[in-house]
Amino acid sequence: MVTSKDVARAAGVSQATVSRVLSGAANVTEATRARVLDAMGRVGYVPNASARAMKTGRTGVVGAVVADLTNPFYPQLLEGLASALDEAGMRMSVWVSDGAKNASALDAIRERGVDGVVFTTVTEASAELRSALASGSPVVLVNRTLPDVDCDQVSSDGVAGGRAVADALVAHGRRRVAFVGGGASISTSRERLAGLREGLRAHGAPPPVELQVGYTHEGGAAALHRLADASSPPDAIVCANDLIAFGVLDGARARGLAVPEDVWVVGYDDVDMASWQAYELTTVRADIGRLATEAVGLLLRRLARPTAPARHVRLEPRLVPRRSAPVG
Amino acid sequence: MVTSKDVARAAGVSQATVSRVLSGAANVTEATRARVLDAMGRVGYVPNASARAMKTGRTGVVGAVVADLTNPFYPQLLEGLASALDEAGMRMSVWVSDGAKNASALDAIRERGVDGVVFTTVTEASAELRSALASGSPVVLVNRTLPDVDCDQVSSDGVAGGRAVADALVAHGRRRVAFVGGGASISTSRERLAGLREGLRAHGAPPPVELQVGYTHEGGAAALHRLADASSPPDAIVCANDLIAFGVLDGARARGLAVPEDVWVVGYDDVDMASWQAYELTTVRADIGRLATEAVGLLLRRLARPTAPARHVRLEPRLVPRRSAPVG
DNA sequence: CTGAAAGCGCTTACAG
DNA sequence: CTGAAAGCGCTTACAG
Repeated sequence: MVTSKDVARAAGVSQATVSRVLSGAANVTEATRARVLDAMGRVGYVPNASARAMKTGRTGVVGAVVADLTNPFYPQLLEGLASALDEAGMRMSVWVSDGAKNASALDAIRERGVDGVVFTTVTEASAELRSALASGSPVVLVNRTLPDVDCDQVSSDGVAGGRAVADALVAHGRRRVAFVGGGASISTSRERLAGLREGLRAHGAPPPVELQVGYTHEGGAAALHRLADASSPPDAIVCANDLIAFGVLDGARARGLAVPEDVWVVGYDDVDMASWQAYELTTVRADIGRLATEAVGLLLRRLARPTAPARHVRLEPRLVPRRSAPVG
Repeated sequence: MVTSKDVARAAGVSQATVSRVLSGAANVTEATRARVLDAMGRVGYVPNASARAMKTGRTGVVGAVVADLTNPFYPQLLEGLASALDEAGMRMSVWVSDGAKNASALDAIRERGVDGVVFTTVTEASAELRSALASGSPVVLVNRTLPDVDCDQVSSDGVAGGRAVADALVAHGRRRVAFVGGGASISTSRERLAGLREGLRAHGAPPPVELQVGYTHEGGAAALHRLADASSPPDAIVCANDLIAFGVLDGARARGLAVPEDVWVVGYDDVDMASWQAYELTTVRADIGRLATEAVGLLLRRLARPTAPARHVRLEPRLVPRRSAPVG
């Protein structure tokens, strides 16, 4: 293996000088720098990341914890995080936290294998989150939030989003609204329902029927059937996210219900698939790209100032009308 | 920061002994081991991954290069890789290789930040692949393959898959077949077309009309329109993967063409979405889970025996009949 | 079975 | 501006 010592020998300087060139220190003559860079090329030198990490205490790696890659929201968010981190010169380690077996994530956090962690799907204080907070490494929560946890957070303003949906539905004469949630304890689902409820009440419409099914396609399909079987079926079904809405639409399709003729359907997130012909889903845009860049921004800020007070960034959502609920 | 030295002091042993307990060396008394473990707990010790990596030359991290998280195939594959790697006690670094800016991937490979790399989407010798091969670190190609590159590879047998599709179509009286590919130079697309062509010829059916559109939903939709506009439209459209097939189905929907009444559609991969009511896609199962476990298996094998001859594992595909092409 | 010591490849005060 | 030297926290021969 070629080390900085070899470069030093080839360039006729000390190893310390090579190191200075490497880390871009200011105090090196242009001539020396050129000699060193030339030598590096000649001997085929590549710095050793582990050695640097050991000295500096920084690995240049950020962990991203993601729960459910089956929900297209998360791949899109990951893509955004990857590109924002890459731009910042950092690497991304991805941990798929499918319930229990995420030993490697815990280890990486504890062993200082990462400079910080982005959680894309905290439900409550998970083992990984507790570990990350305990280790003192910077933590950012994206999308889902945890009010009680003192760390940086970014999310789409679900209350505003829910209210916007209520406004649009009532304005188009829809008053028998059902809400299909991802889980009563999950921040995104909770907020979106709160906004919806608030908006309906403000317009004098009855409160929404509430169903909690989990953030899955099957959950949405099952919900559709239960709602359609009710004595007084809803005329609009508002879903906590797009994935559930796809399930609702597929449930309607299976049952021969027409959308939007028989019932309107609204999602949340605006993933790419929402615009596909099979769904043409009216939804609330969470702006996944900005969610990602804000998250990375918060992380970099904290890396620079570890003790700054935690910030909670809320992105303004925007209703995107499509065929499934023609509110345009 | 608590180091092994602190543990040594607390346990009344040498630092070397602490290190032995840590790495699970055999030659430590049960009593000593217990004392050390106890001390570790008391002082709150966590080993430093960077220091260990520097000494051992192993980071315990595997890089996964993925091109297009928009194609649901890749998140599913990543999930499989993540769980297989986790089981092996390794971490996964994900690099989204969207064309140019993947500086961090290149650096990580060169700087020995990873013990090996899994490429899920090589088209040809990409910069990352060249870098990985040059650095001498283990490389595994999953899904797409590169016959000219001397490294371990795993893929679904596209020729067999294409042939199975041809057999099924001809058996059900479909002979005017079109193929919508992801790119003439891409191994998966090429193989699947070759198998299809071979199968059709074997049955005395005319060769397939060929269209190359790229592995995208829009590509599939555009292809449908072009094919439907032809003077003699096909009675079956075979797609190089499911994502293209979804586009074809959505194109048909937009145009008011009925599937399977007007035209049959077949995909490849069998991603989760293929079974959704909106598509009910007849497809060829690539067995994404096994692709992932085989890839990790090959990587571990190579880590253990770096000079073993390269292997190419081919998984037998299986036709999964659904509504879009009722060949069951 | 255990300890003292060298060394992995860097970074960074400290002198000059 | 440059060099000699210490040290980051481990692992691993080498003795005993």
